[in-house]
Amino acid sequence: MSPYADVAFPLALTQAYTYSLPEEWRAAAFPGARVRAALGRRTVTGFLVRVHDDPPPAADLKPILAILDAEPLVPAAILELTRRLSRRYHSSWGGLLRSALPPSPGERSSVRAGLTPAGRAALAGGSLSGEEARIASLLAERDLSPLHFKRKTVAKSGPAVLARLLRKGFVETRIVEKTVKRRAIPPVPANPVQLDLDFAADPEVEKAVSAVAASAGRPDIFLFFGPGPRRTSAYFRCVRDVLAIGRQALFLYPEIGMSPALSEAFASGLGERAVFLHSRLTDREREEARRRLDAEPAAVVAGPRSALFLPLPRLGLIIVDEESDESHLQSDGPVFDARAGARMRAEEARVPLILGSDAPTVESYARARGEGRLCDLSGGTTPAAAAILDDRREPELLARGLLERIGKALRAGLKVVLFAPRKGYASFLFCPRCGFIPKCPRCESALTLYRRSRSLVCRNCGETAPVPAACPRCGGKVLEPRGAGVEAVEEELRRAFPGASLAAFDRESAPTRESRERLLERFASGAIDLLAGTPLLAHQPGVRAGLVILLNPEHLLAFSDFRAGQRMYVEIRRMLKALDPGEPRAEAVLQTSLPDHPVIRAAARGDYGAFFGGEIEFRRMLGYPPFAALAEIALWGGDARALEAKAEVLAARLRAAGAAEILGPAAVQSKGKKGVQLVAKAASAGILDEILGDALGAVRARKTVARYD
DNA sequence: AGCACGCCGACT
DNA sequence: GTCGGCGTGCTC
Repeated sequence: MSPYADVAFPLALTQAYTYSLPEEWRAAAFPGARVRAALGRRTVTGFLVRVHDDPPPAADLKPILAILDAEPLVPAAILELTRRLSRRYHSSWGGLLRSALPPSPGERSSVRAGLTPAGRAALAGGSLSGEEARIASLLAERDLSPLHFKRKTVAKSGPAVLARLLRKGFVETRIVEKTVKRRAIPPVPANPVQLDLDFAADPEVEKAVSAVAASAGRPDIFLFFGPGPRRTSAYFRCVRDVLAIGRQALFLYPEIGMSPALSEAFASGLGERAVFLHSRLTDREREEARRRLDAEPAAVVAGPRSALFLPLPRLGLIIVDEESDESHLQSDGPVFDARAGARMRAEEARVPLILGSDAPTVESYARARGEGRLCDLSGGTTPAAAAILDDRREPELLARGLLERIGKALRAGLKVVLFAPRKGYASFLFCPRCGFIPKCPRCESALTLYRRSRSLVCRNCGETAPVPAACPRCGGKVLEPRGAGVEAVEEELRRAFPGASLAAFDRESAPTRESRERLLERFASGAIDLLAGTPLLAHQPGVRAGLVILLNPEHLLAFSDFRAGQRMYVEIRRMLKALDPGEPRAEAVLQTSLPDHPVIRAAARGDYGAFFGGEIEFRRMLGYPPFAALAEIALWGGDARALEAKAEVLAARLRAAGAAEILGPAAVQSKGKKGVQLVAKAASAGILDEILGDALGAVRARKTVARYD
């Protein structure tokens, strides 16, 4: 019995495939093991996800060739979680399963081509032909991956010539074990935190903690709404309660920097029972963390979104902090959203889920309030506020009032942070004579001017072009820069404050994590007193200044998206976190040409209630989440015509399957690739799941799915 | 992701 | 005339 096995491969395949299970493997077959099986012409390692005797989908099945594990690598709960996630996002089930495992040494190796001694001699002796010699001299410097020659870096014939050199014995392939360079974790600043004492008697925190405790064994979703320190205190107490009854807690935080105060609190309050995962751990440390989890009957494990897949057999509580942070969504590799995953895991394990934020998503806030699980932890604290400065009558990039405040702050010895809305010098060039705007030849979007590197760069595909000396269309002498970026801001500041020590913070001036950290250290130490950055700066933890300036955040509204208002609210509140809480003279200024916009006004005051009131009304009127479940489906690949046709087919299928409403198709771009996007709405997430399941299989194209409900 | 099958330009 | 480029489609 049980003669069939379903296998999910870590490839761009959404479904699992059915194989026959030969007699000799039946005893050893169980879900969660890795297996070898033929797929097309090759043999691939996949995950056995189900053993059954249902009627097979095809007459002649291929057999399972081998079972690689003697015990399940992936527990049943994680199989189910990854299955549901892959279904929701139409991403690879096997791909999600692979991301549930620690990276194995085998997957860290890569193939390189290198010159043999004979090859070296041939190169030196000049007996190689032109192309052969070119490739051989490249390899003489260092080993290169065969893929390197497939790309356009060398001539088109690269792979063929490489194959010839290989046959002649001048080149050999070598397996290289990848060693990933890791740096030491920056030490946590030793501020003694006394969380437990600070808020011990606080009735709000008390109420939240006991509400969660009362939900033990039920997958209730709470929203802890309030400032970081109070949330931290409440989390800590909830976690301690869960550990006290011998169960585990899972704490998910956004990719960039968990607050030092929180890790300190967990570490000092729980010692060995607090396990931290983050991107800088070595494989060895990762293994060590897993061993500790196996050994500790009750522990809290804190990590970014991939920690969602850790096996935690005694799970008692899940927390997702900064729940409106989009880095909970994984977009490279198999797509999944850790917030949706946390909801599924909480349901599956029947444990409460706490979402936390001081600027939560409209959906979460509405749901928590509707279910009576909104825990308001604001505790009479006043949020940081920014003064609004109208720039509609200002001729210059930086309003005069702004320059005055910066000057005053610098004279008073305060540090200043300025958030510019975009990268580069100008978002496009403009010919005042004929209206010409230089566009990217590949994707038609306007090219950004970078003055420092004196080039035009496409924001979509990275294509570069030289800056034209005159208008290529009408010969006009000047092309005007429009849409000021951080380089222009930096230039203005340098002119206005020649004595100040000033730095720009963007991907160009600080390309690596190391250089970014160095720059921030110099700012923190006072070596730099004026820092101008792109939104990238708002995503660095621990930036503190006495004067914080938000320059024209309204550009975030340019995206036609039902979440544009929410994104702007979250982004403004995030930038205002740079206000130094220990500086009594600290202030913030928001320069905008939309001084009366309700979201800008609410965000500047930190008045979430006002923001939510307006936003929920807009969502209700137009039938957006939380009043409907919504999917954005993008199709990729092929020419515009074919894509358009496929989108029409998909739209028809979605309609036939019962979608309440379909918007689009609309053209979309990502990383220089063109695609089309459809938006489908349905009454609930469950109904939308069914509709997508019916409709998506019918369309042959690369798809990406985003979901909101 | 591979790997195959399918149609248009430079070569033994 | 073919060799071979990569565009699209399939893998139980």
